[in-house]
Amino acid sequence: MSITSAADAFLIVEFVIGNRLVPHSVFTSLLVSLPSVSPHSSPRLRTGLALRVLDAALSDCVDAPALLHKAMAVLTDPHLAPYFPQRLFAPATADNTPAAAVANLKRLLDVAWASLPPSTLEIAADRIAGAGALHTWENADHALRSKLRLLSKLASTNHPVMVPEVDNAPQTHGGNDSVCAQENDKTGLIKQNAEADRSQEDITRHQQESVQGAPNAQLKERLVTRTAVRGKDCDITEQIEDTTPHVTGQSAPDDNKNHQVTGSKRNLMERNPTASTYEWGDGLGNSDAERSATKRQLPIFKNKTEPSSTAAQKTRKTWNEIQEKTLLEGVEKYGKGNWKDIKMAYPDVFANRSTVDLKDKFKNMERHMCV
DNA sequence: ATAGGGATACTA
DNA sequence: TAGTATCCCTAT
Repeated sequence: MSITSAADAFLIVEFVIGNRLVPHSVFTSLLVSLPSVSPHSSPRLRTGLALRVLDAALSDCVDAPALLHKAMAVLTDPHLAPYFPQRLFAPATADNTPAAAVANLKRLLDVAWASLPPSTLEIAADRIAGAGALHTWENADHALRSKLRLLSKLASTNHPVMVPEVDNAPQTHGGNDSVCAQENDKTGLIKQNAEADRSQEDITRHQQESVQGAPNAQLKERLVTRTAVRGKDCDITEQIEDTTPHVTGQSAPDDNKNHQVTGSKRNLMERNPTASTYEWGDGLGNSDAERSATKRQLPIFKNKTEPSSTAAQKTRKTWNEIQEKTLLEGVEKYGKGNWKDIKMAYPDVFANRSTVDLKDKFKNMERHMCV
């Protein structure tokens, strides 16, 4: 498969950087095989990069004093220090030996990894097939629901769309089925984003569990390293190479055993016996007999003609200065017309803006620039 | 996915 | 009410 889009590269890198079991050397190989991704485009990228470098430093030596020395060098690196969570700079414990300090640092590093925000891909997946699926369905228009149905069918070819069992999950449409959705129904993407934010902890936990439960054999697959060297100033590849020249060619750090959680974890691709399947059907011809015990019907689609939803949709979202400057920066970097790349490069800034919004706004800004 | 143009919300 | 910003639809 050929990856040429900067937006795709961003999604891949932003996802993989949070997978602690992917060796740092493999990660850097992946970076050079993809279009460059700016580390400034995502807090997850920045923090993930810093944590990876520290992880590599802590797995590189044998004796505690040397280990501590290397770790401190990474923590005080001006390129990386701003991106480390504050908890990593916690004061030493009463037992001030290097071994204790290293152990304490590793513990704090574990917490920092666990606190890494979910990736854009994971948030999107959660909205489609995870805990946010019901909310997504409730707020989707007809076109989006058609796409979701298609996604559901594709996914169910081999792996049914799975969502966790929820006590108050709707069993039927009508009645109190969408109480939760109605309570949250201030409508719109902003609301969805807030929902995603609230579920970040759960997603992060899920991510860590899946990472730590993944089979090592798959993760040790080596990627083909490209020899080409990029020249971009703020390229994430360059930052990694600058800060960790010693990690090239390393295999997976053995100290991962320090971070293993107890108990067996299920692979993401395995079926969860406690999960049930929600079907995005049209509510026609789905008798109870046709549905298995583990399948549930999502709320039926209703044409949203209520004045409230229409009014919310018509509420204009004024562009702020940050968004405008970021848009100009994006056009300068990715070129006019590459709205998808620009949006994906600045997911935080343009979270509530569509690619069409970017296009329209730039068209409007161009008018001012011409005057 | 993107461009173009019309519709609509908002402001002075 | 005209001008502008933003939204939305349609064609490519």
